[in-house]
Amino acid sequence: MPRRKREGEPFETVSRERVLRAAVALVDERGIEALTMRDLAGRLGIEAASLYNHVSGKDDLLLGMADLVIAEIDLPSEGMGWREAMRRRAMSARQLFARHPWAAALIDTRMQAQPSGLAYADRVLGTLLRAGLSPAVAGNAFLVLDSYIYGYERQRSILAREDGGDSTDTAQEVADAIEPGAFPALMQVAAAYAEEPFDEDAGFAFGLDLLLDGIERLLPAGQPQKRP
Amino acid sequence: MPRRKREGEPFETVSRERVLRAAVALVDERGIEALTMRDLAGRLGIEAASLYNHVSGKDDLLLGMADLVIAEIDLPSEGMGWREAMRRRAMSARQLFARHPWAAALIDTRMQAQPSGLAYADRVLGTLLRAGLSPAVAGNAFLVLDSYIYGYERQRSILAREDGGDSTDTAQEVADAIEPGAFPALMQVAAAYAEEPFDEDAGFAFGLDLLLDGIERLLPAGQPQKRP
DNA sequence: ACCTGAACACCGTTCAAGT
DNA sequence: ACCTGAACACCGTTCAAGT
Repeated sequence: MPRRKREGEPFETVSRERVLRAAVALVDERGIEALTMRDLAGRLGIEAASLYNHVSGKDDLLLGMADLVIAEIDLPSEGMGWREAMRRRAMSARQLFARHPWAAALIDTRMQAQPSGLAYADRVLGTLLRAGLSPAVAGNAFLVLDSYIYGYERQRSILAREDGGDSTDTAQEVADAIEPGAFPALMQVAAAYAEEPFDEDAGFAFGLDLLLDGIERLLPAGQPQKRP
Repeated sequence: MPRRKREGEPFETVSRERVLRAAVALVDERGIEALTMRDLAGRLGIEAASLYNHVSGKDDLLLGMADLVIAEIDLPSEGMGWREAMRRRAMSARQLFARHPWAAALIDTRMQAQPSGLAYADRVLGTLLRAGLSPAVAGNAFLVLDSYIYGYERQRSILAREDGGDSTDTAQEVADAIEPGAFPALMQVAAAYAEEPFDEDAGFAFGLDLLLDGIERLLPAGQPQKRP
């Protein structure tokens, strides 16, 4: 039987790239737990078994998806100052997480030796080396920055809501759920955020700038970088 | 048929607590992907279906496991200075990850309104409030610190090895795998770490102290805290 | 080279039936 | 109240057979 063609879609031959893109679209729409080989195959108009012509298994699929979205993060260009470059890629990563809420969890367990991930690491490290850091210190700075960038997203997403409510609603729910007097400090903080919403961007920038300040102090003297 | 009693084990009635402890032991030994309801039940001498008398499902099981290991993290005591308290809990968390390598991934997706998680948040926030931070700032500091602590573990574990090799082996493998000239900065950093191993503890402390320094600067004047 | 159909060895979960 | 046995609706993956 010939492949079923889905209406409106121009015919395209199935390829690894197209499998990965379909998987990303599926997970964007229905969440990571809805990703099954059968459903993914259905989207491509083939059977589940046929996917194994393009990916070696589900693990390879997830690896490929992680690498595909890493390519969406803006990489530092050569002309940019290192601090501006690091800030930009952090913001670009956060925009990526807004488009693909599942990406942070996938990337930081599966950033392995895939093409885009290697390019990402090379460009970030290159920027830090050119700024004057030693290779070992550049590696440490990279690890520390990415720990914070991906870690913040994961912590933030615990507090985020699936419904349309904002952070004041979450805070109010927490405050309501605590029996009076049990967790006074938590209650006090929840009450504060129920009144004035938590600014996620400012909260992120606070920690990021602290780390960037510290990295800047490691630079050899005579290479001052102005802060924005 | 009566419950089969495993040899050497004293008879204990199955309870939620015992289910959770058995799950932690199973995952410690065989990894998170080896956790199935059937195998877990087998360890307890019961059938898989019986687990549903103690947990509402696999999701509840994972939630309970996360909460159980959170309880292992040392909490700040009242007498301690805030900075020492934050440093201690960070180190305690890292020791937890050494005992339970799967814990970081579980905790930072599942720290929800469970008893130990609430107590953890309350004690950390209480310490920061007593140090003089406003509730909103204390919440932000908590989020930033935990982003880094859990994020670092996840990044670190990507680079870690399952076999007995150390970080110089990983670095050498990366260096060998890159085709010459393709990723010069990455190659340079890998070469540096192949020669001198990456110090994970010092690398962690670097970022942590930067964040603590920044939080300290937010404190009202006249409450100086000495650095260790 | 790529796809299908059917199967295999698993999963989590439900539920009537037992004690 | 807690457990069993059996079933259900799924999974990822394999493989001979087709084109």
